[in-house]
Amino acid sequence: MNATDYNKLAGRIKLLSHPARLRILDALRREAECVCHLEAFLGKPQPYVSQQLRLLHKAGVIQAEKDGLNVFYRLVDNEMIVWLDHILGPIEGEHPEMIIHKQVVFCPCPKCETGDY
Amino acid sequence: MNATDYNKLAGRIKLLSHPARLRILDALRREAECVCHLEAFLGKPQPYVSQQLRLLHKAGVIQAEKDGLNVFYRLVDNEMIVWLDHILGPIEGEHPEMIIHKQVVFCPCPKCETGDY
DNA sequence: ACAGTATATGCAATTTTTTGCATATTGTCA
DNA sequence: TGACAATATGCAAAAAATTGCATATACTGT
Repeated sequence: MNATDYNKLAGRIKLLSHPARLRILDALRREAECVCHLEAFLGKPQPYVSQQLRLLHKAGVIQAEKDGLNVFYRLVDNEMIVWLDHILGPIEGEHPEMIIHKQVVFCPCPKCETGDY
Repeated sequence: MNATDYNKLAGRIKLLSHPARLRILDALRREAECVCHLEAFLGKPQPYVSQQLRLLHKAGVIQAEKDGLNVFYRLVDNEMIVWLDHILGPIEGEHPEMIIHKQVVFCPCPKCETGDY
């Protein structure tokens, strides 16, 4: 590993080093989520959430899929998925924050409409 | 995991998200190093190196051991060691930068004097 | 005690991140 | 088409991290 490699690695690690982004990634490694859900359980304004998503998207870590008015983001970076497994522990069952969310939020995104939440 | 947990975790990850600190930790996970060696292969001024070390020390990730004029730093955070294993890959053989360093630096720290380097 | 060496500390300047918010864009439905 | 809803974008203010450097401290050998 030369100096450039360390720079690149550190840059990727920086994506994880922010509470909001870490929470987003923790949610996304379970399944794709739309902005409205992330907004709901982060408790942050929508432009704020979209900006963190933009960061992750520009780095190629997540991918956007449009479905009508909603945009679903999916975690597509395998290395990052492995890192998250080791840092946050493996995924077990449903995301706790999503369970809370289930009781509180009911938006007209496809997931909510089909009764997934 | 609640919001506070994510904050703490992100804070710890932030320690890794800087090229100089990442390089320092990569070196320290092999064996304890004194500041003069870290300074040599980072190619950064000594106060700069000491400051990054202070950050890591305050977070409890590394420990200082004095030996005469020198201070040897040791990586003592097990979780961090595991993270580094997954992010940087497992340790194999000698640190490449230390081999270069072997040819270039010969300081009067105990390691150099005993011919370890 | 003095000179020299390794490391630490403190602080200001700079740069980067984070945050907040107004507004733009895009798609839906009536 | 017009009103509305979900998301994106741009930009400035605030906060935090990084960097550089002068100087302090601690230890050694003479």
